[in-house]
Amino acid sequence: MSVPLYQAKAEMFRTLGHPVRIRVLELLQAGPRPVRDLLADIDVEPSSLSQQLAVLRRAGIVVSFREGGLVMYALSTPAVADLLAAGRRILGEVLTDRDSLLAELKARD
Amino acid sequence: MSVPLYQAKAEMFRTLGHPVRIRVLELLQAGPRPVRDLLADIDVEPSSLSQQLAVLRRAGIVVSFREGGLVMYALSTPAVADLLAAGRRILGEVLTDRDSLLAELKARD
DNA sequence: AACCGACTTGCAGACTTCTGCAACTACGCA
DNA sequence: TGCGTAGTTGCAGAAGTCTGCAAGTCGGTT
Repeated sequence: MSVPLYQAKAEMFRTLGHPVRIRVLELLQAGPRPVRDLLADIDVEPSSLSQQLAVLRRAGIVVSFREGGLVMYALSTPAVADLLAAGRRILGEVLTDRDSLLAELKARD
Repeated sequence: MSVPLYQAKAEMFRTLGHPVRIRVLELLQAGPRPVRDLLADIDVEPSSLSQQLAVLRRAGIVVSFREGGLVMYALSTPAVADLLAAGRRILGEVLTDRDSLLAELKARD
């Protein structure tokens, strides 16, 4: 393989590593949405959203198509939702661990 | 929440977005390992590995402890393995889609 | 054909991340 | 106490990422 697998994996995770891109994916979990709707929900410059959508598109995580006068975006595979769910779970565990550590430290006075 | 949830998620994914960090996590899926072993498997400067381990540690994704004369690292939660598995699956689907697209393009001559 | 709304692209400046060298700390042992 | 192995930390230069303004493209409409 020209690009080692672990590098491809790293690139995929890095692709998800941006607040706007995460929000887009979360919104798209409910189904395809036009850019204008994403724009209404995300509070970011149109050009900036477009850049981030392009990053997701290049990575193959979302696909876009035209419908009526609008450009629609959709998750390229439902597996993306699983990834987000797994991320959510880890975040929950890590934050819980931190909180209990914090509580422990406080309890020690 | 002081830090919006989607930002915390983005940070977590970004933390995984580095080849060395991915390799470390994959090695740790098999159980705790001393730094020296990671170093033997990963081909990176010790200082650089240490930096990347620190990133993972700060994010709460791995934990470290001393055992004998060695510093050991371990996944902080087995859920990390699930996340890697989900990533692997998406990568598989995305690459397959690309390959079939590529094949299609070639078939068209 | 001219226009408009809906996006996308091209940048440049600001900012962040990565790498490797050098210096440093922490243990265990003679 | 003095050494050596095992890791970590401090940087600085190189490389990559992000943001928003300005300009451009693409389809519909009139």
